[in-house]
Amino acid sequence: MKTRSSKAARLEDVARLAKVSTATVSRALTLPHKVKARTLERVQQAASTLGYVAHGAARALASRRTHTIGAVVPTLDNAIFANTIQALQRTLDAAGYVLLLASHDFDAGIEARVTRTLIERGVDGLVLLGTTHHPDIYRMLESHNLPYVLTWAFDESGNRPCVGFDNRAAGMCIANHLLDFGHRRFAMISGITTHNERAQERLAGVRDALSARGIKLLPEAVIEKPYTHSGGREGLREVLKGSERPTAVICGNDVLAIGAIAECHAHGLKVPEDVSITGFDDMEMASLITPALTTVRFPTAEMGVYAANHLLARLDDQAVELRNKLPTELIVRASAAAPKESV
Amino acid sequence: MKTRSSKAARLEDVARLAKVSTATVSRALTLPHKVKARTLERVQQAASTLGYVAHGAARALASRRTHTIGAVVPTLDNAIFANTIQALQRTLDAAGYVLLLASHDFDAGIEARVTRTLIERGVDGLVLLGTTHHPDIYRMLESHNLPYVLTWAFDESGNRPCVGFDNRAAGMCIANHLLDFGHRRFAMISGITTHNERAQERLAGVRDALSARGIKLLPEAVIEKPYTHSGGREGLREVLKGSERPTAVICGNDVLAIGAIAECHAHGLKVPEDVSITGFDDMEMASLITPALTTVRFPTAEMGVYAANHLLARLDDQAVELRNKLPTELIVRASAAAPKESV
DNA sequence: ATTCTTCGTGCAAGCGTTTACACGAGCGTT
DNA sequence: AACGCTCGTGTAAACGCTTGCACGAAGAAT
Repeated sequence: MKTRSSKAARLEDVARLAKVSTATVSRALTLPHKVKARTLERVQQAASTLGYVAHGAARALASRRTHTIGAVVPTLDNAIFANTIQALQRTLDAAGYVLLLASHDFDAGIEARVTRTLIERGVDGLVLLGTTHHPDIYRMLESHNLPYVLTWAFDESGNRPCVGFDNRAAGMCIANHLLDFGHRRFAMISGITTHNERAQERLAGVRDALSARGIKLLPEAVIEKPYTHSGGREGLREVLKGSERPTAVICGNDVLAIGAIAECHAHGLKVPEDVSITGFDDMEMASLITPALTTVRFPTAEMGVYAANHLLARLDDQAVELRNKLPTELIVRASAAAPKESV
Repeated sequence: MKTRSSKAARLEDVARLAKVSTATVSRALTLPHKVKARTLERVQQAASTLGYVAHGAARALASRRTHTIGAVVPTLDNAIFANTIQALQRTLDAAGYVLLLASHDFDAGIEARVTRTLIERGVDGLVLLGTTHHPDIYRMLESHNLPYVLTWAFDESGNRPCVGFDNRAAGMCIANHLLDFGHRRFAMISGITTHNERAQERLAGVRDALSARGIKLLPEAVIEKPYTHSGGREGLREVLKGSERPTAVICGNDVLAIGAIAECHAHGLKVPEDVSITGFDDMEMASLITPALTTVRFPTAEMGVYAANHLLARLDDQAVELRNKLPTELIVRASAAAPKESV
C-alpha cells in the first residue's frame, strides 16, 4: 500500500514558484478570466515547469463537482452500444467532462451494484440504458439528487427523463414489412425479455402486427437468446427443429440476425430465398454482410449526443425538455424477400 | 452549479445513529475484522437505514487510493478492443477496482490529454495500448510514480512493463501463408502507421516475408487507411485502380478485411477465387461472414486479464514479471486460397 | 479632491474521509 | 496482586483543493 504521488507537485508548490497564493493558482487554473494576465502567465509557467497535475479527488471534495458522468450499459462485448457510447463520450469530452463506464451483462443485481459504485465515485450525472431498473437504483438517484437520463427506450408511463424511441413500433414495422411480402409463418429469435423492456416491446410489437392480420405467434415460435452471435446461431437451430419451418425469422437485434444468417449458410439454407431474416439496430455490419441485412435503424448516436447535452444542461441549471422520442427507420436490404411458396 | 449531495448521509450521520465515532464507522466499512461483531452490526444497520453511500473523493483524498484503473484505447467505435476491455474490466471488478475508460481516435495529442485527465482523476494504475506514446505521457507516469502496463505490442527495445505479442511475426505468418498458396502479386491495406507501431510492425513483417522470397512490396501497393469498414472498402477500390490487380490483399486488421470483402462483392469479385483477402485479430465476426476470414488470432482477452492482474499485483506490492509475450495463431478459413493463374 | 465601484489577490475555513496515536478495559502470566 | 499484552475504540490531524469574505489599489463618477 505505498503512497503513489510522492513526487507529484501540489498547488502549494506552484503557488510558491509563482509567488502568489494557492487561491490565485486555483483561480488561474479554473477561471482564467478572474486573474490578471501577467499573473496568469506566471502561474501557467510555474505549473508547466513543475508538471503540475491537479488532484481530482481534492478538487472534487472541495468543489463538490467531479466533472464526470457515469454510464451503465448492458455490455461492451459487441458493438450494439458502441455508437451511443462514442457519441456520449465525444460530446461530454468537448464540454470538459469525462465518461465513467460500467457494464453488467444484463444482470439486474450487478447493474445495481455498479451503479452504486459510480455514485460512490461521485459522478455528477448518470446515463442508464432502458427504463427497467432495480428500485435501489432509483432510490439512490433520488437520495443523492443526481441528474440522470434513460436511453434506448421511451418511458411512456412515467415522467422520468429519457431519450429513446418506440421499440414496439419498430417491432410492428418490421413485421408489417414481412407481412407485405406475403409471409405467414413466422418465428422470432428475441433477446432475453427478463428485466428488458426493449426486448419485450419489440416482441410485443411483432405480436401486435401479426395478430392485426390474423396471425398468431405461437409460444414455441418465440425463442429467447442472449444478444450474441452464438445466440443467433442457436436460436436458428431451434427454429429449424420445429415441425413447420417458418418462412421469416425476426431477430431481436442485428447481432442475433448475423448469427442466424451464418447458421443458415451452415445449413445450406439460402437467405432470403429459403428464409427471410431481419434484425434491429442497423449496426454498421448490417450493410456489409451477405446478404445485406434488412433491419430497423435506431438513432444510436443521436441518443448519445442528446443524453450528454441533456445532463450538461441540467448541471448548468438550464431548462431542458425531459423526454425525447426519436424516430426509427425501416432499412430495406436483401435479407428479407417474398417467400418462395407465396403468390 | 447546485450542490447535489444535499440530502446524502455522511459518515458522521452513520456514526451518530450507531453511537460510535466516525473512525469506527470507517473501520467497520473497510476493515470489518478490526471491529467487534456487535459494533459492526450496529454500524451496518445504521448505514443501511440511512442509505449511506461513501464519498469516493473524500475517501480518495484521505487514503490516497481510488481503486480505479484507467485505460486509454484508440477507439471504442468498433469491436477491435472490446475483448481486451471486457476482460480487463471483469478482472478488475472481481478485485474491487473500477475501470475508467478513455479513447483518442488514434490521435497522439488527444491521447496525451485524456491520459492526463485520467491521472488527474486519480487512477491507481494505467493501461495503455501500444508502445508509442507522447513523451509527456511517460513523463507524467514517471513523476506520479504510477504503475502502468503497455498492451497489444511487445516492447522489444526497452524495459517497460508490457503484455503483448509479436506484430511483426504475425505479419510474416500471414504473408507466408499466402506465399505458400503461390501468390506473387500482393497489396496491403494497412492501418495508419503514424504513431502506431502495431501497424508498422505488421507491415514490416509482411515486407520481410515477401522479400525473403524475392518479392518486393511496391510503395503503391501499400495503402494506409483508418481501421474502419469504409477504410477497407476505399482501400480495396484503390487497389483495383492499380495497373495490375494483385491476387492477394493483406489487410491490417479484420475490420479492414471485412470492408474489403464487402467491396469485392460490390464489384462482382469473388473471394477467394478472384482475390484472396486476409485480416488480423480474429474478431468474432471473422468466422461469421461469407467467406469466413483467414486471419491471425491475437490473445485479446488474455491481454486484458494479464494487464489487470499485473497492475493489481504491483498495487499490492507483489513481485511480478514485467514483460509478457503471448503467442499468436494463424487461423485458416476460406477467404484465402491459391490464385487462379497459379500452378 | 472625494466618494463609489470594480478588480485582483490573499486568508482561512471547510469538503468527508482515513489513520497514527493514545487510551482504557480485559485477559493471561507470573 | 502486579504486570504486560492485545484488542476495540476515540481523538484529531491530515489529505489537496475551492471559495466566501475581506481588503487595498486603481479607475470612474461626481
